[in-house]
Amino acid sequence: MERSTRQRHAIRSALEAAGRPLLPSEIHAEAQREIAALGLATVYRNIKQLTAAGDIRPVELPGDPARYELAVHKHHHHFRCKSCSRVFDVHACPGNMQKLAPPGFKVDGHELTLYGLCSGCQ
Amino acid sequence: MERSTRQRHAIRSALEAAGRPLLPSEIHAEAQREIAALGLATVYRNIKQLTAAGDIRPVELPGDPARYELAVHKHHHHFRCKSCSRVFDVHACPGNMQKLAPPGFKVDGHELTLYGLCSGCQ
DNA sequence: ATACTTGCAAAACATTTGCAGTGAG
DNA sequence: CTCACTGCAAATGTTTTGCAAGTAT
Repeated sequence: MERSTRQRHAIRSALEAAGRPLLPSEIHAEAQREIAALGLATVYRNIKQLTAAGDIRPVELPGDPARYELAVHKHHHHFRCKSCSRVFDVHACPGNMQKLAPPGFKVDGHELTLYGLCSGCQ
Repeated sequence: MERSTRQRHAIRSALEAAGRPLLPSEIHAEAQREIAALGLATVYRNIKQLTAAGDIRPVELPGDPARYELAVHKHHHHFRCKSCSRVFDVHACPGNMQKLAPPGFKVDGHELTLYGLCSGCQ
């Protein structure tokens, strides 16, 4: 069973306060302002548990370690601006991808990232 | 200046023979069939150099370490088997993505990854 | 010869796990 | 009272780096 601990609350609060994807080390630093003795291993364990529970979601940018954010949105994709490097949510989805796979392959999920210029960088 | 060594040749050959993105450890194992004493550090050093030279390209999938493939291939996507974790090239492409982006955004590239079961793992 | 390369081992990182003690239900 | 949770340290797993020896040009 899942318990409600001070540590877990501090970690969730850190993500809520940030409003942007945070690195595990950033979550750790932020949550330590609430609980000084908080261990980094506990942050990782909670990230894993919260992710499994669907409360938070990993945001993986090529080259960097995974960041985490609250799972506020439903299925969506990402648009990364080549100029400002910011990542935006794209709520459209091309739909079924089965026809793209080689014969004999079964598709049951997909991930799409668009690259280009955002409206502010045109 | 860039030299042509046996090691570099073996590494490039491994990627040519595979025809799919390989992990550094897979490149190492394959290239060792040609040069038994090949060190893993040498594989990493060559990957870095070949990437900088534009000969190979990294394929970064969420959750696991970067794979590498020859940069010769034209535009394509990837399929990752949830069972055996291998990654395959998908030469089909859904095409124009502009309509998915928010108004005011200009799309000039995209990356797509499919997840599911490969023919061997059904 | 020169200086880029290599193999090995150790280092640098990010993440996970073992364990004994702690605390929520 | 129980057993999930925690902190700490040690263990993993991946990629990088220091160094002395090797080798392509």
